[in-house]
Amino acid sequence: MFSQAEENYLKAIYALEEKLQKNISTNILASKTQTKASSVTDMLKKLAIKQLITYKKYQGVQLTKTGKDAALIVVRKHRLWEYFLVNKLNYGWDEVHDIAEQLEHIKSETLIDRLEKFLKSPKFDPHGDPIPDKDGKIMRIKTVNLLELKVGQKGVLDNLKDSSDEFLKYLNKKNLALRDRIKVIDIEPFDNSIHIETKTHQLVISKKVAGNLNIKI
Amino acid sequence: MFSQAEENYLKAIYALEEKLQKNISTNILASKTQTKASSVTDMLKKLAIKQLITYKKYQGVQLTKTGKDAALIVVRKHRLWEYFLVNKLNYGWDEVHDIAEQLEHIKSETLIDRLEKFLKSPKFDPHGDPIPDKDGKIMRIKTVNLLELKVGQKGVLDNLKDSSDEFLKYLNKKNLALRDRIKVIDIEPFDNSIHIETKTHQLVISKKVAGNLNIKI
DNA sequence: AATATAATTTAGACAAGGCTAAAAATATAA
DNA sequence: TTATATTTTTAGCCTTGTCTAAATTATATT
Repeated sequence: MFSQAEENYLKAIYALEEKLQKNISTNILASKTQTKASSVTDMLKKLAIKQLITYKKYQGVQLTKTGKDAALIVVRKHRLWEYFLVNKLNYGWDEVHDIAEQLEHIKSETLIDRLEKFLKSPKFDPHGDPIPDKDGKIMRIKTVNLLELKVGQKGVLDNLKDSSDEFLKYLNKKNLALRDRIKVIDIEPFDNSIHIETKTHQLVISKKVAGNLNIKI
Repeated sequence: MFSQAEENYLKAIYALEEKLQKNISTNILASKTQTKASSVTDMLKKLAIKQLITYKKYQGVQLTKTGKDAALIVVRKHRLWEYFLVNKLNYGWDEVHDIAEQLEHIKSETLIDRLEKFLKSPKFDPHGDPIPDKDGKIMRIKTVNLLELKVGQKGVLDNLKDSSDEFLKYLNKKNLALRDRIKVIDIEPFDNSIHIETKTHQLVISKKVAGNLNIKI
């Protein structure tokens, strides 16, 4: 079907569209895919020929329906494999990204649906991100950013805006995990740092950290 | 470490060495890897530079210790993934080869050992072939070819010489599986076909088929 | 509006891994 | 032991996906 490189570009474009809600520029895509802008341009031409994206020179790029479907399949595979790695092989949530990055490209008509069944059709991956179903449908949960909470408000840590290994390791160190119940104790107006409380402890997090935490109220 | 292509060549050379017990020729390797002889020659040069094989022009090729170790890791990964696919995802033994062929190239320091642990350290894959341990050690079981049995002798179907999908499908159709207890009822001198009996039924198999069945007495 | 800066694309190159066709080496046979 | 056939290697080319450097287009600034 598609090459690994193609799948990686599709996935990257999809992720950026979700985040930025606009046409994706060559440069941003280059930094996301760890390549150079010129390489991106080359690939965009190929993807455009295959009707996976809409691409007009200098205008940035957008997934077509076909392209989005293809991207969602890759996302589905990635997240199901992450779930497998964490819940069956006992990896930490900060260790699975690179391996899932490889596993997501395994080609098979049937593998991923069998894997899903084996895992009992989980709806969310270890970072709280929704796992698209067979048809690319995603279960969206309404959450608010921790920054939006007022003093005294409570909620449950549902998912992360940034799931980089570094950030995950930070959360590990601070003993914060998905599903933790969080209460805002105080907000420091000077630097917007937030004093929070969980079942087990209290801590102060920076504005930057809080901005990465999405809360289900 | 090694590229997929390199790993595939190493595995192919290993398999052929096991089977033929001599230097492996360019042509044989080409047919095993589904490439052309000229491509094989190119790759052999690269593998020789990396000290994975001993290669003298026109003389065929042999794995070095390092090369054999590398090949055994690939075999280990292939067989553990096959075991996973059959025993966890409920694939048939005739459906897993192509997928395992991809999974065996996933790169990770820790993945395969965790997978092994998860699977409870199986010693044999779904085709009865031994799974090398972490250090490349293989458990060898003494078996004899079904052709060597005399009328009246009994044994257990332990492994297959040819594990191609076609042959596996044949065995499925004839209701023959690993661990089946087999008794030789009669041998037809005219064409060397063999009349056998299992727990559940009797059947006649050709010389060619019998030659692919290894029996533990 | 003209110009400086930033973003993007083009042109040309490279590495990996494959191919075909031709040349060279080895093996087989008369 | 030549002659023929087979096997292997070499030479040169192709595709994919990447890169650098240069050229082009868009954007920002004065």
